[in-house]
Amino acid sequence: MAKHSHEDQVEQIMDRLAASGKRRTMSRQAVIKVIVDYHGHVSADDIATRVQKDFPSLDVSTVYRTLETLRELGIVERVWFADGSTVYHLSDHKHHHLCCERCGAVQELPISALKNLERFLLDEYGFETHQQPLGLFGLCADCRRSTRGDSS
Amino acid sequence: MAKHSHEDQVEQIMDRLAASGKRRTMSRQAVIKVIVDYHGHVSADDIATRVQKDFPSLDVSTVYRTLETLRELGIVERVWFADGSTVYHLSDHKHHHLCCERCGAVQELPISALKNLERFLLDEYGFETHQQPLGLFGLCADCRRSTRGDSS
DNA sequence: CTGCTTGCAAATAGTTTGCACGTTC
DNA sequence: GAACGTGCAAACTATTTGCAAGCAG
Repeated sequence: MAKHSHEDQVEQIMDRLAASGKRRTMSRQAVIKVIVDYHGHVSADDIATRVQKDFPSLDVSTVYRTLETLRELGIVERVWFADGSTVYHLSDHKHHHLCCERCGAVQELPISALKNLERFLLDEYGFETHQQPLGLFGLCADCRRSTRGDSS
Repeated sequence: MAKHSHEDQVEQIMDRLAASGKRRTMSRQAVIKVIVDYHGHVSADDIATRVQKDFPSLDVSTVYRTLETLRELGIVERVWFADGSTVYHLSDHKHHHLCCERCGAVQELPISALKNLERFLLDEYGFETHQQPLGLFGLCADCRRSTRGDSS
């Protein structure tokens, strides 16, 4: 599978919108571009702020409506982190998040990384998780290192 | 460690409040009782609704202020589920939640159940999770059974 | 009596919606 | 031109805060 440029990816999503009978509008394109550029975990407000640099008149409500449309089409997903914040990301770029409480860095964790947990819950509890992306909080490698007095 | 009745537990928490220089009030006692009774995962609004059956004049703001006080003292914790809802529960009754998307049942999962995941993240990613309670969504054993056409 | 607590109302933040106007098909 | 999309203002939900009155210590 070839890696597409961000522009291609935006185009592709616009095509999917069109294919679903939705219209190609600048607002939507701008919102999609931000989501694609950010490569995951953007808040609605992040998007609005970012888009408004190019289109100052674009309203947050349009951002929310666009996100809702994209969500209906299964293109983006909404995720709630354990700290209460809400972020959006492309569905095909599904992953968990390791959020560092100290430096704020957000590291991605492939969904597959929690396969063992999934199996464990099924075996032990009969519970079948629908792996929605999680936001786990803690200390990243860097901060952990500097916490316990740096090494080599 | 003996298991205390709910009344005892409420009393004990009131004592901790008093010990911290906070005052013993009916409002607080009522809020605490609901949290203790629900045995975990109550929303602020649940608490308000419940408490108002006995004390109709008790305002939500008091519930929030009480929760904030209890949080400062480390008695309760606030948790955000992956579906965006916020719940509170006693700190000493820390656990993860397995929330069934179909029947709404919430099953508790001991924190220790995710020890393997914790170790995995540390080994593979150098990430040290601060195990805050998670709300995982999926299908509980019962609903899974009835979904795939019941067995023995 | 002193000051922590509370009720009430109003402020906030995040998200959704109604409506008239603008734009895409 | 018709229907969908957008800006703007206003509604909503969840939570927080200011203030005067209430109550615990």
